[in-house]
Parts: sequence; C-alpha cells; structure tokens
Amino acid sequence: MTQKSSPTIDDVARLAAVSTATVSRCLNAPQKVSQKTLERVMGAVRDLGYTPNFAARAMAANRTRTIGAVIPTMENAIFARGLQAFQEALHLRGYTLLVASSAYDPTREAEQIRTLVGRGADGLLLIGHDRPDATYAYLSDRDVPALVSWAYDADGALSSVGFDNRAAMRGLANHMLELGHRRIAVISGHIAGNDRAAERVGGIRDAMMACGLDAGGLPVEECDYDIDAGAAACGRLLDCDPPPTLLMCGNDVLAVGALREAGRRGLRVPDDLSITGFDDIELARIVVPPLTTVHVPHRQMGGLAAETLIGMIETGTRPDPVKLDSSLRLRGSVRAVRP
Amino acid sequence: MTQKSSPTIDDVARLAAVSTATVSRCLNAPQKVSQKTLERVMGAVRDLGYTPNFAARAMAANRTRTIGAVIPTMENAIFARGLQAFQEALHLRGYTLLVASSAYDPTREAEQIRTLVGRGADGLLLIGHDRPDATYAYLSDRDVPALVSWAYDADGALSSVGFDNRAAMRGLANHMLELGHRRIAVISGHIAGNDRAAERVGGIRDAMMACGLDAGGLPVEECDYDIDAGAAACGRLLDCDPPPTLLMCGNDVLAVGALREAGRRGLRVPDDLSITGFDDIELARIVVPPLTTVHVPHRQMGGLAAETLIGMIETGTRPDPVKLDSSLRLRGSVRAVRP
DNA sequence: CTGAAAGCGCTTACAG
DNA sequence: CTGAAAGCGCTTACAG
Repeated sequence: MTQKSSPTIDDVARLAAVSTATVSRCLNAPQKVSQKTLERVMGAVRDLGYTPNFAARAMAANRTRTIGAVIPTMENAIFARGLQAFQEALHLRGYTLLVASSAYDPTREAEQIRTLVGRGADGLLLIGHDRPDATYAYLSDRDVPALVSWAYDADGALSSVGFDNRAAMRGLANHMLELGHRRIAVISGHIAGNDRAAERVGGIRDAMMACGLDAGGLPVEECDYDIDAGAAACGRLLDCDPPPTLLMCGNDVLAVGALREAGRRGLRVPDDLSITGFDDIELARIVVPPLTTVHVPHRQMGGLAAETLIGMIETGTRPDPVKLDSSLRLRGSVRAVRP
Repeated sequence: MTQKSSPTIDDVARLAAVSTATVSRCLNAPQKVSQKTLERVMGAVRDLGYTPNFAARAMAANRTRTIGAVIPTMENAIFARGLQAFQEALHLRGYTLLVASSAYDPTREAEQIRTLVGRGADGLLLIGHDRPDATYAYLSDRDVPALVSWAYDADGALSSVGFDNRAAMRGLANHMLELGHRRIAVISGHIAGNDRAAERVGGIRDAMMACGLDAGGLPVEECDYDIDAGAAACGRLLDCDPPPTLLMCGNDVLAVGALREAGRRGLRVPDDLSITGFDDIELARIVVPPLTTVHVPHRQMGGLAAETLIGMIETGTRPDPVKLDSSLRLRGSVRAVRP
C-alpha cells in the first residue's frame, strides 16, 4: 500500500514557481500579493487539490479557529437547540465546534475544559457561572477567552450572554401570586453547582417575600432533570398535608413529569393542581394541558454567544455582558384560586 | 503585557535532566522508560503544569485523536441523544468530538466533511448512505476512516452501525395490515438524499405488496421534520376522499404534528384515525394518546459507533457492518378496523 | 511585491 | 533504557 500523502505547500510553491511564503500569503492575506501571482498560485492550489495541513498551520500561527463548548448534556433540548445555533454561527465565521459534556458535574466540567484547551480551542463556551475557583484559576492562567451563557451576571468572573434566571422566575411567580396561589411547592434540578437552578428558586422566594409570605417554608424537591424524576418529586410534594395548589418546576421536562404524576393520581390540571415550567421547549405546547412557562430565546442566545466569543478571540477584549429577554407564556396548566 | 507562554517539552526535559525524547516516551509509552526516570519526569510535568501542545503533537504524530460527526441537526432529539452517547464513548477512549451539521443538505454535508477533514479529524461519523459520488470519492481519496450510522446496508460504500429502517417499518406496517387497515397514507420527511426516509416508505410498500395490495397508489406527503409541517401534511391527507383510516409517519415528530391536526379537526385518535410514529423519542409516550411507534436504540447505536470507528482508526481495517435491533411499541394511537 | 530562513513544539527511527 | 537529530508543514518578521 503506497501511502498517498496529501500535497503540501512545497508542492504548490514548486508548481507555481514561487516561495512557500508567497503561497502562504495567497491563502491568508491575498491583498498582499500581486494579481498575477495570486492567480498562478491559486491555479496550482486547485490543480493539486491542496488543503493546508491543519496541525502545521495551528502550530505556526498559534490558533486553530476551533471553539470548544462544555455543556451539561445534549440530551436536554434547550442545550441541543442553543448549541445548534452556536455551531451554525461559528461556521459562518469559519470556526469549528468542539463539544464536550459535563453531566452537571463540576469535576467533569473542569476535566473537559482541560481537554478542550489541550485540543487547542481558541475560546470556550461554558454554561452558567457556578464552578470551583480552581477552574476559573486555570482559565485565567491559560489566558483562554471564555464566555458564559444560559445565565446572566453583570459581576461574574467571566462575561456572559444570557438571561436573568432569577428575574424571569420571579416574574412568573408574581403572576402566580396574583392568581391567588399561596400553597406553592417547587421541583428543582439539583442546585449545587447549578446557578440557573438556584436563581430560579431564588426568584420564587423573592416574589413570595415581596408579598409578605414566608419564603423560608417553601417546599423544594431537588431531582435529576428527567421526566421520571420530576414525576417522583411531584409525588413527594403531593403527599404533603395540605398539598400545594401550585407546583412550580425548574424546567419544562420536570413539569411534564409532574403533569404525568398528577394524571396518574387522578388529579385534574389545572382544576385540582396548577403546574408551571421553564424554557418553553416544544414539549410545553404539546402536552395536555399545555404548560404555562417562561420562554427563553435559546437559538438567539446561541448565535449571539458565538458572535461575542469570536469577538473576544479576535480582538482580545472582554465584552460587556448581554442580557436577553425572556417572557411569560400563559397556557392552560394554571388557573386562579381563591386562597 | 508579558505573554506568559506555557511550558514546553524542553522545559520539562531541562528540569528532569533528560532529553525531550525521554519526556515524550514518559507521556506516550511509559513502559519504555525506567521507573526511576519516569517518576522524575512526571514530577517535573506536575511541577510545571505541563500539557503537551496539541498542534505540535498532531503534526509530529500525524493524528489528532479527534473525531468528526456530521449530522443533519442537533435539534432532532434522536441525533442529540445518539451524539451524546457517541461523545461519551469517545471521551472514555481519549478522543474528542468535532461537530458539524448538514441540515439534510448533501452539498452542505460535503462542505462540512471537508472542513472536519481539514481540521484534522482522524475519522468521521456520517448519517445514512445516500450522498453524491463525489463525496465518497473525496473520502476514499483522502483515505479518511468513515462510518455510517442510523442506517444499515451490508453493501454500502462505507461500513455501518445502524438498524434496518426498511425492515423496521415493514414490521410496523404488517402489524397495521393485520389490524385491518387498508386506507393508509404516509407522512414522510423529504426523501431526496435521505435513505432512512426512503427506506421507511419502502418498508410500508413492501408490506402492502406482500398482502396483495396496490402499493403504487399509496399517498405519501413529504415535508420538513417538524411538528407544524407534520400537521400541515396531515391536513392535506385528511382532505382526500375517502380519508385514510391510518396515517403512518416517518418519525415521531411528524406523528405528533398529525395528532395535533387531527385534534384540531375534532377527530378522535384512535377511534376516527390511527397514527403511528418512528424513533420512540420521549415525546411518543407523553402525548395523548401515546404513540404506537418503532423503538430505535439511539444511545446504544451512538456508543457502538464510537467503538467501531475508533477500531477502524487504530487498526486500519474495515469492520463488518453491525445491525442493531429495533422493536415495535404498541400504544394507544392505533386501533383495529373492519375493512 | 517576493524570498530565504528561522521557528512553532512535538515524535520517532536510528544508534548506542 | 536513553539521547542527538531530523522531520512534520506551516507562518512570519526581516531584508531586499
């Protein structure tokens, strides 16, 4: 087997009768080259089917035009959707996406960050602000441009393109309080290491306190982000005496689980129990009754995060954080009660 | 600003008082080095916080331990789920995932393949077998290990780890015929460039023909893979006279769209209309009534594809294609009819 | 506008 | 088991 090796810049230079420096310029800074030379070189490139060797280029130029993203999991539709938009925007700018997942585990996130930086990522997209100091230290040590998304914090260690989870959930909770709900319980994803989850619960407490209610007594069940776990958590909360009239869930997936458990117990939603979600994934409009939830512009967020991160990489500056708007979607899973 | 550059292999060699060759061996083939030297070198690595430069390593070794995947879109839950499993399996073996998306467009797929190969991907995961000859020519030209998933074809140009879309849908169609359905219509994703979609429709025709029915007259509506498009296609098919008693959909997302449109028209499923899906995504069990569908082991497929592709890369061999099993999930969206 | 040459940071036969 | 040295294929000041 003859190992047919790809043509190199030397082959192109020879065929076009120029130096490799000129070939390199034709590819990277064509305006620095005369029209005539450019045509000759590009012809040689075409004839040979030349593609620059990525690793050599990366080593010489010290950049890869590759960006890494460490997300909790692609199996959650919100991350899949945002990541898809992120990748598309990256591609338009000539960047490629390297993907790793943390499974919501800070240790794994740190490990994956190292892997991606080791793989030469020019920049990193991370989810949320809550991670060990050591991870931040590593990032600043290595001087890797990194941007946080899915959360917004004007004072974060890293800049962010996201939305205010706390304010969003507070808005939803305010509305629920206005509808008369007082016996409220919460199903949340695990809060440790997850500022989005923590902020959402915090938003509910804010709203209760502003209303003069005792937020300290708010029942909160933490669980994994899947339908079965949401259903189980719902069961535990419904077993309380007296049971809640409203279940606020940390995301739509949990809310769907709650919906299922309520149905299994013969409770009618919203007549016997109101349920809210968060994210406004497709599922939210499909279930019966459709979920009242918070709409988050995931695709817009992914696209904007890409633009912002590329800006950081190419200009070396730290951008202002960007706060995107979320909005309420009021649907059939909620009704007013007389306290 | 002093550019604090990372430590290099030379720094490690100097600190440990060995050659760079020995440092390299400690990292890549520790069994070739004496215990004593190994300890000294690893100590130096630790003290300096040394990480090998990826690009240099890739150039010298001519491999990146990076694998590329070109999928239609991460927004479809089946790809997100399979890709997540693929990435996890890759990570366990020390490989990193590069992701690109084609949006079901063969031209875009070819472009993305070039990008990933240009980025130094050691191997490629592709979806389905249906793509232009030029793309296959490029792959064999470049001698890039590539594996097809989500489809199975013993005679494909590339080996595959997948399932038999045609047989799976034939099995479901057979069951529907046994239940007495004769007025059948199909909602499919676009068939051009998508062998999975084509095979699924083919499987329905197979079953009809084996039953002595006229498969040529089977109404098939092609549309995008989203709920709204599925609903619209459903509407067109229901306007036929006589309307179908059974709508077989190319995947669960389309089936959910059909379910919604049927509901909008006041039709009861399954009493007035039976509907089937394909994939068995979470959604299939959540909707009311839950969907009869074909269960596909997406996570298993992703994991096995990773193992297989790594095997191809590391041994240089072409593996036998692997056919995974799919199975029927009979749920409430279907009922028997008397023809 | 163009070229000669150094340098990027590793790996790997080859010798010993 | 270890080292000297070539080589991987580019980019980029520096000169002209």
